[in-house]
Amino acid sequence: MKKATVERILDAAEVEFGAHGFVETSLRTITGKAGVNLAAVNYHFGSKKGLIQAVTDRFFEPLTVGLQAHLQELAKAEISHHDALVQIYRGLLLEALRIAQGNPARLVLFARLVNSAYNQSQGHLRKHLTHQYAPVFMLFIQAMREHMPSMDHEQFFWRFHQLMGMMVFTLSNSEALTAICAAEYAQQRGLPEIVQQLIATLVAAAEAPVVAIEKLA
Amino acid sequence: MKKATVERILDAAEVEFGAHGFVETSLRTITGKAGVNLAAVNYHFGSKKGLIQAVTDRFFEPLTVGLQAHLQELAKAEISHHDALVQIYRGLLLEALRIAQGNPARLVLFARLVNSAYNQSQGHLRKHLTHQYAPVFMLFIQAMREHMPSMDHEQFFWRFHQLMGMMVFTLSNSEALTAICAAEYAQQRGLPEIVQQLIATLVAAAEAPVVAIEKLA
DNA sequence: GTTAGTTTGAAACGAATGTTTTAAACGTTC
DNA sequence: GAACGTTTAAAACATTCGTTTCAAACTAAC
Repeated sequence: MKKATVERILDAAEVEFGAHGFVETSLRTITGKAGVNLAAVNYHFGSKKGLIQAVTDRFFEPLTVGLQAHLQELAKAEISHHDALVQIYRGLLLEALRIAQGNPARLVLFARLVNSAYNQSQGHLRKHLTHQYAPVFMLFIQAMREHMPSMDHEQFFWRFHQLMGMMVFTLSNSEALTAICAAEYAQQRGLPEIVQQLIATLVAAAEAPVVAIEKLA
Repeated sequence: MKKATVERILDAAEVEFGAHGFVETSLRTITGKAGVNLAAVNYHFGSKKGLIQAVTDRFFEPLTVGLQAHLQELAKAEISHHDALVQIYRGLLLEALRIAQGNPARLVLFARLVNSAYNQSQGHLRKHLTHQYAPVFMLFIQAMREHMPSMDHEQFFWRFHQLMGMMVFTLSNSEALTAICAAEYAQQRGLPEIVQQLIATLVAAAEAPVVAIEKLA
């Protein structure tokens, strides 16, 4: 049986958005790949923005649910700052990995979505994300803050951006990501291993000592 | 005296590209801000791609010249791996900072340009950059490789991407970047201080020990 | 079986974009 | 100062995009 139109649009949109971004993907290519009529997008989702947000929710809703549970359980555990940081990022990326279902393109989509939470382009998506998932975001940030003491507010602000940047950018590199997964020369290297290495670097960067500000030049 | 048309287009394009990206900036807004005719872009630069590459070259040419000199001098020095890494990123970011001339928007532009060297969208710019500045890129990568021993090829590949990602993403955050520079609450924090902290995190991430690959789930 | 509501199909609309064209203005050279 | 190549000006062109329209097809309830 043929999948429902809505679902086929979402599937196609997800792939195209992940591969070429939001602005550079036209509704016509989406409906073309989905094998549905062009008008179906505006009928079912109201607008292109609506479609983008629908794609977002289909990924973020299960992600945030899983992450929230993970973080709440983590809050009860008594572990070192280091282990906590590992678990925080492990929780986030493991959830993303689970939802991506081993598909590199879906991880790229995840990275793009998080990126939109920071970027002022696609402002509607930023608003949608922050409004919809603010509690989990807050939980995530506070968990990091808690286990990154010895930083004042501003230092943490920038360190946090740096960490998110590393994560988002690494996972956005669709070319390298898909290449490494399809490569014969790296049989045992897949998405999980890449994520594993990413976590290690993230935590090391998080724990980097704060430098004394001195003149650069 | 009025600046030449070419220069005024480049100035305006630089600002707009840095603020809104390449695809989301139209030639009409550029020529509008520059106070020149629309056709002038295609006349002087051939196409929009040509303009993008011209903007790129005006930033990258002096940058790469300075960086190459810095790296060559660094190769002669006998210092620790740690200090070398600091100097490598210090050299890159200091050059970018010098060319940006204290303007946050120009740093954002720099980040976007580097991003285009990785992203397959704007493929023409990627080709242009890699063709034009390949020697300096190679010099930079090899310098990093040299001072990040204990990593095999694949590990270094991903670590390098992670580092570039952190740098690019942090400097791409134009909103935060300009806000922090204009803020009253942080009188002594400017671009140089942000870059200083970035370098510290970059080096810490570069030196993060390679993890043993184990099963994640 | 008829009817009311929902979904799909094909075409067109209006706006925005990069590019091209044509002519006028400018500047330099002989 | 006349002639010629260069630069600018204004308009139009061709294409693409998101969106809308309206009729046809389908679905489900009575």
